[in-house]
Amino acid sequence: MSGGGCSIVWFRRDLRVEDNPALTAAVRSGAVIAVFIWAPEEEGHYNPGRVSRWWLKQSLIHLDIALKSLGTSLVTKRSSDSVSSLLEVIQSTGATQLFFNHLYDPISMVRDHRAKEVLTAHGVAVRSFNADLLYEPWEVNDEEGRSFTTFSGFWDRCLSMPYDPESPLLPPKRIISGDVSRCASDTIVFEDELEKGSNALLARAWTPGWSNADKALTTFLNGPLIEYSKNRRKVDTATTSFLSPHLHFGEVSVRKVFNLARIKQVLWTNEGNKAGEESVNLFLKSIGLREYSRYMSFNHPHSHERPLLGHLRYFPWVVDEGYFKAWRQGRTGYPLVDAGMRELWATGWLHDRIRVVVSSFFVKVLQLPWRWGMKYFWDTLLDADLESDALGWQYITGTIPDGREFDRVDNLQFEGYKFDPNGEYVRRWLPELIRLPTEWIHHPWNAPESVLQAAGIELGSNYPLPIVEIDAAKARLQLALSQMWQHEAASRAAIENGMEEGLGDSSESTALIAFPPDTDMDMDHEPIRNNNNPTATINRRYEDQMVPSMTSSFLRVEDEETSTYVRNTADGRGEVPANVNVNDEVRREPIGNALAEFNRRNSEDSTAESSINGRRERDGGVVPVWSPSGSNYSGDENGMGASSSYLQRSIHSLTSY
DNA sequence: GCATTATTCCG
DNA sequence: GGAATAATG
Repeated sequence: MSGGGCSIVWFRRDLRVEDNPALTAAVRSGAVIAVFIWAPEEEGHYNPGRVSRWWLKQSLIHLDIALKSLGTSLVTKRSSDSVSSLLEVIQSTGATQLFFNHLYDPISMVRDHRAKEVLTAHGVAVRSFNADLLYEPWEVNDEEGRSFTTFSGFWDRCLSMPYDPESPLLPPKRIISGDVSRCASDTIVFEDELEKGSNALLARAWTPGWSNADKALTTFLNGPLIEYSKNRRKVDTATTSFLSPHLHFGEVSVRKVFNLARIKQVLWTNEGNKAGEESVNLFLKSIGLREYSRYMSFNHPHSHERPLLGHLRYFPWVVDEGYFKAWRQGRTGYPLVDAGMRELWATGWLHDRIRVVVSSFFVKVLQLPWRWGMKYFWDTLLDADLESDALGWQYITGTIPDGREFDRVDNLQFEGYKFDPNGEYVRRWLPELIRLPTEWIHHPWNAPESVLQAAGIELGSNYPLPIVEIDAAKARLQLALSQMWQHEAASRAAIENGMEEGLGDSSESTALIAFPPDTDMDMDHEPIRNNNNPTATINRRYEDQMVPSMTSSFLRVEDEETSTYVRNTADGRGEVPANVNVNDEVRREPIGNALAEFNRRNSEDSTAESSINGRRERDGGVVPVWSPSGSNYSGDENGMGASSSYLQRSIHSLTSY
């Protein structure tokens, strides 16, 4: 105990008492004050959507109940600045220590770094912990100590680390409560009146909170897990774990999930149950993808807004709010897509397969900017998770080295019969097609007029014709891709000629594609006009669909609407902030500073020592941070230089070693 | 031994 | 783009 002062545990997305290292450490050091700060404005574009807020509200109630049973309760604060609120809590309680668990999205890394600096300056001892991952991002490296650029490399390494993930911690037996008599909780409003009706429906299908997370885990381990492999293709039945929202809010520890699944696996392996063994591998792989999303976010803090492969910056996205609206409303004329989008809207959830279907369609058929789709997912998914969603969309868009090929357009009709062979899924979500025979359910545009009539369907009226023909979309995609490569080559050539900017003063090169004004769910369902004319004028935009990033708005570097793409420096790379120490000796924070790390990685001739090898101190001391170190951050990688070296490196690693 | 053709997997 | 699995005739 330090001088009688108590400790603050700052809860964020770790809303549990079991296997919560920050809580455990605080309890060990004496009296505890548990705090949750609601500061959505801090998160810019990515403040939680309606369904996420609905979940969070209840998750906090469950956490509070658990804390009360242990001897304290949760202090809630409404704030526009988390760090200031922490200071207030410290001042009103006399706390001398702050404990929290790591987060890896860029906003959190910046904020948490600042919290640590500010509070330390105020004489508060700050310690942070890994509660969200099997291994911290800086622990997982290849033989040369470099971070991985593909998932399979990363995950193989995770599964063969020289040491196991930490074993889950038991919940504290009892918590001594700090004095909060002069630290009143704020009432937090998580939903407005208009949202209550929609939210009421969510409660039918979902029960947030740590105890329900544990129940969901148990149910899954004892039920669907063993057939997880076999049922992968079924989108219509309860064969998934349904853990994603629980995991997002940290209601259950991923290490607990991992350990329990492994125990099952050993059991089934010993029984010679190959399918069971394989099922666990597949399930753990999806846990691994979640891990990898944090890894990617940590190593590439811009991955929620910029393609990791630089040439994708030059893809001419179709900027068409009509398409976007049709997709959101489930009125594209492709039943599998439309069913998925209606389910998402109605329930806040989609089977992973359907996420792939609707997002591929979004990017490859409609060729809308992927970040629009990601933002819509963010606003509507119960398990909205910036890191996972960024990884998912970059995978689908093919902007990471191991992503899907961009020019591969899946056959929706085929996928429909594969994932939904009897059309039950489509009929459930598209009542207008309920009488359409299975033979036509995934391609009503081919159905004979008599069949449509008998089913009460009038295409173009009560159900749309395809908004874009697949063949036209493929042709359009090829054209767009060749334009992309031309732009990329022109830009590269210009840079080699020493020009400051590859594309001269083309206004395109600084154009931004902002989020459409109404990316939230909209309630009107007016029919969308079909546009099947492939020669119709398409409004395309070059450049990545850059919008003011949440980090830049957070840092107030640039104004929302007028911010411009920062130009390359002469060597084609972004500027490295001058005052970032890449090689300083402060290796107590091995990640040190992820931005410095990021720039270092992207510096082609870097000789800096790669990130820290071997086993590190597991907790305390280490904070994943992304510190812009002042205002000169805007020049950091701007796609081109950074990403092309990323591409080169990944090719290099594929071909040379 | 049986057909036809190339490489790897589907997050 | 589609499905399982590998070399090759």
